[in-house]
Amino acid sequence: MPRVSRKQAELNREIIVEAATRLFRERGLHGISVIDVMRAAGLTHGGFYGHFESREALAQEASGRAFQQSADRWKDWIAANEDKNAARRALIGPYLSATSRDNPGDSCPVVAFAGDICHEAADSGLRQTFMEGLGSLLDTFTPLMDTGDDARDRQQALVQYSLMVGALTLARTTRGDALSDEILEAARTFLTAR
Amino acid sequence: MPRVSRKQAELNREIIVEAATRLFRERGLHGISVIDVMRAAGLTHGGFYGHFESREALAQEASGRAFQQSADRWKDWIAANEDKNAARRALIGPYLSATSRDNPGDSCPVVAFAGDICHEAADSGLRQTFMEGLGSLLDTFTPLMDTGDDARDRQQALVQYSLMVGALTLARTTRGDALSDEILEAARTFLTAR
DNA sequence: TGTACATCAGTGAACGCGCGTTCACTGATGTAC
DNA sequence: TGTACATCAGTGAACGCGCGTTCACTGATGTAC
Repeated sequence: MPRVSRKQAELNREIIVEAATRLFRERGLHGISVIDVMRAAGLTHGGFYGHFESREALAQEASGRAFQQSADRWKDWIAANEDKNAARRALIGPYLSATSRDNPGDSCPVVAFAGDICHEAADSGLRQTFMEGLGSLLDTFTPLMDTGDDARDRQQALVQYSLMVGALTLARTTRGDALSDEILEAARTFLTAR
Repeated sequence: MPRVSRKQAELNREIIVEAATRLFRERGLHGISVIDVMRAAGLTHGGFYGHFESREALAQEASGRAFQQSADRWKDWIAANEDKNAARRALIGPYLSATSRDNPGDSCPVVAFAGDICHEAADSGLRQTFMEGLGSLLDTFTPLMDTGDDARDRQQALVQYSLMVGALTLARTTRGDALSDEILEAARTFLTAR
């Protein structure tokens, strides 16, 4: 059914980006084809280049959106908790949950894309999008520390977030094994004990 | 020059595996082709299937070897330090160094492969190799903790190793930016302060 | 030890497949009057 | 508001390329005598 209305075309573009945002996180930046994305959006592949310059352009837009969604979600959690420490726990609990581990398509883009970004060129748009997104998440996370010293807050935030990323990553690689839950629990216990 | 001696053929196989062990860590489990590996070994691609069942079989052997090399190196470091804590520091220092970040081909296979392994099927040989290797590294690392309690040692080892993996991963994604060094230093400081 | 022949490690062309991308086409949408 | 025509969103076939894999071939190695 060719030639849909302009409003429908914009909606279709939106559906494509949303599908890509999920699929790229689930299967990696190279694990999904244009055909896969278009099929997931309920369309055929031919119309793709009417919406996007290239596959890479979609990957960049989709990963940028994933970061935006994560940052928004974090800010919501933080806003829902007046107390810094309560907010930090409210954020860490879901982050290091089995739900998060088992649903990468709806979870942290840093963990989802880190492995692929390591192989991207220094001037790659994907890499830049990633670094901006990571920076933004860290800037959101850091004020939740309460050492009373900005430099120490920053250092603590880097340590805690690195631990979160490492634990979620390792939990995903060992999914199905008892070790996976063990890792999540160890990290959660450590980070929420204080 | 066809038909080399059997000794040379075995040596060639060895060279291929060594090249693959480095290249797969540098560019990921899907980032390198059979032709790339053979070229790096100084051979042409046609002879590949005389040595290996498939590309996947090589990937499995090469990643298994990377884990073996890592475990051996850890054990050497540990053997060179009588004191548990000194050994732990001697291991963490190089692990979270700029050298380690900038040379993934000669560095931790867990960090190198984690992203790709997340997308492997549960019954994949690559995944099993990874999980065995990870388990082995953790079993080597855990005795370096000294809480005096086995369960606590285990939990602490999981936390520390997750942090190491997360920090090295994030440092690689931000390589070239000041944040990269900042992350490595924050994690190193935290882990070696005690 | 020397010779004649079989073996087989490595070569490079070729095959099949999937993927990113292009393009002629269709027919509903959008617009000019 | 209605009509005639231009536009253009989506379709599906097709192209080119890279990659995993196969295979006929070559000629040095290995072996039987």
